[in-house]
Amino acid sequence: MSALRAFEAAARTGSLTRAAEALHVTHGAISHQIKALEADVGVRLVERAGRGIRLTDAGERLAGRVRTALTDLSDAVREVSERANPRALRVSVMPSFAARWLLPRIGSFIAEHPNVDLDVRASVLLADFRRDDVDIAIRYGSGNYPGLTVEHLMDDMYFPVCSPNIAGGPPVTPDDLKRYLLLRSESEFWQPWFAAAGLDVPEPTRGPIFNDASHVMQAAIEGQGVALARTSLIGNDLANGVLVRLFDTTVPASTRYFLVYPPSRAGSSKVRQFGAWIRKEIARDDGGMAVLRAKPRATTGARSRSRQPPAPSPSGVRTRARR
Amino acid sequence: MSALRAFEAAARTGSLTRAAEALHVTHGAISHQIKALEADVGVRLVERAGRGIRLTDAGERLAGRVRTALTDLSDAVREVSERANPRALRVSVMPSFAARWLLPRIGSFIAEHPNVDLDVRASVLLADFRRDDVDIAIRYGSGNYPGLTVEHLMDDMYFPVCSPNIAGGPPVTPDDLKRYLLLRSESEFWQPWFAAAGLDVPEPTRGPIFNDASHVMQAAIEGQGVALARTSLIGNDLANGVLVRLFDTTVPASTRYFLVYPPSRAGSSKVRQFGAWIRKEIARDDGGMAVLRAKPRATTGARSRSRQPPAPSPSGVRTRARR
DNA sequence: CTAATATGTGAATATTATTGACATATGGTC
DNA sequence: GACCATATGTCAATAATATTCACATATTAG
Repeated sequence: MSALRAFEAAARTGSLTRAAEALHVTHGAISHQIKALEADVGVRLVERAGRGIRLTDAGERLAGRVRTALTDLSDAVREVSERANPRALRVSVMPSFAARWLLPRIGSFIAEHPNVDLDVRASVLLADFRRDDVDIAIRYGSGNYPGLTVEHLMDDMYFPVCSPNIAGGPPVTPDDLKRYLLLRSESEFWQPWFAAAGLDVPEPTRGPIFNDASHVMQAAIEGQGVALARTSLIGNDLANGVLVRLFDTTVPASTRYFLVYPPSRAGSSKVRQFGAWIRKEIARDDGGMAVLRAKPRATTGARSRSRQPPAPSPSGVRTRARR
Repeated sequence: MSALRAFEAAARTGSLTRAAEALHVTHGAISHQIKALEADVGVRLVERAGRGIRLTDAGERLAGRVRTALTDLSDAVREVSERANPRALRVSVMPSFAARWLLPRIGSFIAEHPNVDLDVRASVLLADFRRDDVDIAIRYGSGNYPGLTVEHLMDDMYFPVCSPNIAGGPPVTPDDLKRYLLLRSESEFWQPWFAAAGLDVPEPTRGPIFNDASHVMQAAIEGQGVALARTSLIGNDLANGVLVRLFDTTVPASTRYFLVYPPSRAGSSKVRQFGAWIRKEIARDDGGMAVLRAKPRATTGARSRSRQPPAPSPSGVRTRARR
């Protein structure tokens, strides 16, 4: 039974590894399950195709029907769950985005939609709509989420920030950064920004590292060091003066924000209301770029980068004049 | 996920106990699974209704869709498995019926259908078509198999037999039975026959007991004692003279034989071929009653019972003149 | 009332799935 | 063409989950 889930995920993603990610297990689990299913039906369903898998004819035949049935199943459960609490709207979101973007703004949604009981589920793991009881998710990634309706929300820019009260005062030249503690988060790197600013500096390997980008911002606000900020996580910190923007070089993030939900939920009024609200909020922020209007503390000398179509390039870095 | 299976079975059977039987688990397992599912969706799905369960509105809504999806799932798997080995026909039968009815006759099916690879799966447990890879089953029971296509095959009669070479020779009068070892099987009782024969004798509590009715017959053939035979399990033993029929009292069995299969398999040529063959075989045996033409060794004096519509009465015993 | 038949539930147990470590295979890169 | 990065395959060890067992509770028939 769970073998069918594993098989369907593998068929959908075309990869045991990606199927494993989608189901929050290791590729070994998927492999085992598919082997068991194949033994059960007596045919090979997937076969290795170079660096990945390919469905056999039998697998192809099975995959579609299994997907339909599993979707029916999860839709049926979701609908019953929905009826049980028709006011609930479960939103899955990353903890950092929740803390620094969604929660500061969420008041207006709650005020405008008093008939919706919002349930914000912050998790570092991608919600599985087939399994988790989630109505809608905000995801930060490539935008490739098979089987789900995906709406692009906004893009991000990286630029350095620090507290105006940082020990020794904010750096004045990019070169000064070498003398400051550089705050880091997993999976976000300083290198692209260094390169864009014309600095020949390796990726920092010392100093604190956080698995949650919002904690990096919090540490910067506390004056712990210099952070590489994302526009989406800046909030009012520049306007309030609790953070200052350093230099005028910005680097586009290679990942973007998306609103995703199962196609079967597209008609839900709660889902539509939330989507409309979040798009309105983003428009008000100029797609998250409003924060960049704050004047930088100094220039890098290098040409700055900003406001361009999101970077699909592997490096995630492009050069284009700003303003 | 397996919670949905449990819930569907409970909804289908209207009872946790019967659902548990269908899934070959205890009622506790079903209860736990349904509780977990209810916690997940946030509504009660089933509620206790006296001695049994009743679905709530939410449960009712969910049950139908879940059943459909699960059936789709198992059909999809079955079809792929079918294509993998299009010649295979998996028949689930009870071991006793397999040994004493099906196997002696199966040669003609194999001969007439050389393109079918027959796979006889003998098991004391009822096959679960949703889970087990079975095409068709022969069941001995009440005929109430929800969700399955059921065709009545034949009825059974009970009457005593023994080896002509039994120590001391076969009993001459019913009263003589008291001096013989009475062979017993689980869930088959002498009492109804005693009553019909006008004997005031309690159910035997001593002597060997077998969990497989065919073993009772085998023991009788070996001269171990007197058995209460069923017409369906007699085979050629009366004609061959390895067993003799004692007295002329017969008692109809309250259970009957049925051919069952999932509705989705009704169109399968293999299933239709097997069904046609087995009905032909049964007709040739006069619905299993041909063996009764063998003259009994003696009369009981009591009026004998036979050839009547199967007994739905609780006692399983009815009185009606024979011939 | 009692016996018989159900469901409900918690702790112990059995079963099953998953992991982690390593092996094997493929394709792109210098 | 060797190397490295990226996959899948597979084993025994482990973790997670379902199931059982024993007993409690509830209902109905007689």
